[in-house]
Amino acid sequence: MLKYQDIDATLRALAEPTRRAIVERLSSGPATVSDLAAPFDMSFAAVVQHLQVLEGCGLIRSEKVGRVRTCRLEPEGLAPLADWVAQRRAFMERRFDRLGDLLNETDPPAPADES
Amino acid sequence: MLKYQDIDATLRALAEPTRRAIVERLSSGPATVSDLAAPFDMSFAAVVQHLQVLEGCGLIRSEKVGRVRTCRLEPEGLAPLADWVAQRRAFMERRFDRLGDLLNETDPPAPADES
DNA sequence: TCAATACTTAAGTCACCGCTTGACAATTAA
DNA sequence: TTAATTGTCAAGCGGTGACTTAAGTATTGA
Repeated sequence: MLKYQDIDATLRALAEPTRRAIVERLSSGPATVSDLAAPFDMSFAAVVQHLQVLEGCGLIRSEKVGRVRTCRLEPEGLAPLADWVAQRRAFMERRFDRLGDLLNETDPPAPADES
Repeated sequence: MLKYQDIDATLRALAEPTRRAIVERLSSGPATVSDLAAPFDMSFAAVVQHLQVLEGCGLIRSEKVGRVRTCRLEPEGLAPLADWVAQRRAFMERRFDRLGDLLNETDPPAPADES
């Protein structure tokens, strides 16, 4: 029951159309393994393997009652990825701000873009 | 010069530590190919291939002057991914809201979680 | 002009990943 | 009890992708 959510595993998991489709399906509500497998033109076992990957990186969680396993999204599973993206954009913003400051200063002695 | 930014290519590109490190480096400013290659314990050609992937999915853009190619982040390259993540979270929020509505209604005739 | 720099391109190797099949286990319905 | 449903597990196959080496081009500095 690994709880570690590293962004590497999350991105590798989402970089796969089937798994992304599963996440999209689950974002509108829980579903059983059979439900999730139904739309796909691939073996049941293949879908189960995808679910294991998604659960392994903390994007979903599942619970078995009787012979039926129900999967649902882990609410905070996407947080690390969202944070990473936000941070990249923040860095870029800061850069633009500094560039703006430079351009707004006194007469331009050197219009240097950093090399 | 493909301009299409599909989320599939973006995620595949970012699901690779080296490429993600390059994006992180570039989010604090432009750099030449040599600059970008220097920190990595791998061949120059391998880094160039990574850059081609990043440029191919619209995450970076590059420009060659003389014999030097300078790379920089494409400001809107991460937007589709950010949107996708935001949308998944929005769907989940809506679900919780509806659930809350149900729970806040009159006496519970059926505490049905959707199956 | 010559050599060094900064890439570019192509071909080949290898590991991993997505998928299949097949056998099995556990629960439920008839 | 028997059969059907629902999922689990393991082994193996094939394609893709990350990397290497090697050869080539174009620009720059001495």
